[in-house]
Amino acid sequence: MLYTMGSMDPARSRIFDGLTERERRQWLEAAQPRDARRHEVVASQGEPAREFALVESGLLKLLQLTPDGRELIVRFVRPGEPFGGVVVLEAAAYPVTALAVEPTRLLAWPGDVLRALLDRFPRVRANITREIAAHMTDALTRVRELATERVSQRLAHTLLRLMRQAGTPGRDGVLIAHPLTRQELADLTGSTLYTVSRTLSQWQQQGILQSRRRQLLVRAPKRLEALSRASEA
Amino acid sequence: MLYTMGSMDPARSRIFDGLTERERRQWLEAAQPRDARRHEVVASQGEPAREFALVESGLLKLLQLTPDGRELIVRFVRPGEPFGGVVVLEAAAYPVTALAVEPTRLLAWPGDVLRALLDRFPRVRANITREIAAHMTDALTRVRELATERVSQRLAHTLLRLMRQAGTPGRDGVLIAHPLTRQELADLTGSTLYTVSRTLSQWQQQGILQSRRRQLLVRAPKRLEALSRASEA
DNA sequence: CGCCGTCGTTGCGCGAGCGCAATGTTGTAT
DNA sequence: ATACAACATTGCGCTCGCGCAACGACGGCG
Repeated sequence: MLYTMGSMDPARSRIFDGLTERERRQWLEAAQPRDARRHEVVASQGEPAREFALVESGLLKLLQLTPDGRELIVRFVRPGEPFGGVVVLEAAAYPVTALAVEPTRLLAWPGDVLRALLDRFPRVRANITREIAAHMTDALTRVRELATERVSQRLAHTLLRLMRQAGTPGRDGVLIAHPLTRQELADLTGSTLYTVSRTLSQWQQQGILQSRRRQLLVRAPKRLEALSRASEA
Repeated sequence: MLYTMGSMDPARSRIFDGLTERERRQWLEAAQPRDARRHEVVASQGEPAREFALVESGLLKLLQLTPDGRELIVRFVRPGEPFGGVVVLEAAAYPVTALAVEPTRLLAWPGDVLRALLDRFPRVRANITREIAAHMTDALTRVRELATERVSQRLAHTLLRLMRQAGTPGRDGVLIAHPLTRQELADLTGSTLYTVSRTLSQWQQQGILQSRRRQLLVRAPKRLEALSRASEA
């Protein structure tokens, strides 16, 4: 089976909010297209950030890697979304490793090009700042969840987030059209594939959701929300 | 007993790196001094951010609060350090609650004043961005630690961070001159005061550190580092 | 000086969730 | 069509760390 996150006209990305069509074209012309194969590493945690990029089609996975090989998924980057914001402005190190989940087409701006463009288009700087603020809030929320919630609650929260970000509402529920293995859900919630599997099985029996291989259909979002609050399994 | 984090000439803050003395003075003159009492809430999670601030003296604690009353400490803000960076640029909501641990003197810039100043001093914008990048990296590191490490490892990491940030090296170890209760260490590591107390007792018996009430002396930083890597208690 | 509030320690029992192992299922390659 | 690889499920035992309870220690204040 073929999974695809589709593509998006990069000129429509939120980071270009407030720009005219001509201005958007200027940005796109300054960008270097880049294609990443499946499982290709696009950026490595700890390496100096040299470029800022936008996903045009495909899907990136941002990871925190542990010394002993475990990985934690920070977030996915979908078509139209930027990557490498803060970091390229300061030529600091990438805080994450970026991996292409499927064949992915990127638009990349080297650091100096980006800085020159941002001086001419302060609005884009503000848009990028907005993204960063959102990701910061998100990171802090996850820190809190990891520190204070049970696995089932964190899993519920994670599914709800995925629904919002990548959900397509259908007749009998919201479909999460996203190639997610149990292992990936575990890496998103800070758990193990066993516990995730058990929890999902339970929820399936209760009619809250239906899980095919690598696909999830949430039938009762409200019950999921309840589960994300209470600690009852 | 009186704890104090001392004070710092605000003009020496890292956010003014690259500015002349005159320029620094211009910033300070545009700021509104504000005094916060012990335990006073300086900013509330979820509220729209109206100002950017610098701690001149005292100490702030940034918290994520859970619906059921638990709290998680995001970080401390010491003299010379800024607070409210990302958020005020985008007039978004504070992602944390800020609480004065002790009587604290702040310098505050309202959002519009800040934006006007930043347009005249792009270097300060870059400096603030640098801070944000560091905090983002920090937040992601903590997410990873919470998801993959045992309590003892996280506690070791936390103590090492505190040593770097607020440690004063002495004859027989590094003193963490910071009013930290067991509960606060638990809120920093995502654990409980019981487990923290037990772990510290154990380390004290092993001669790794010495704990007085609300003060810690780390005698063997290297052994702490080893503990932060291995999962052995 | 003695009281009291805050903070710290430790014993004990219990439960969430980990992780191995064995087995089942589904899509893909030849 | 068949074989294989990747992914998913479930039983089972065990450990980490939680959380109550009881007690202890310290420091501030009248």
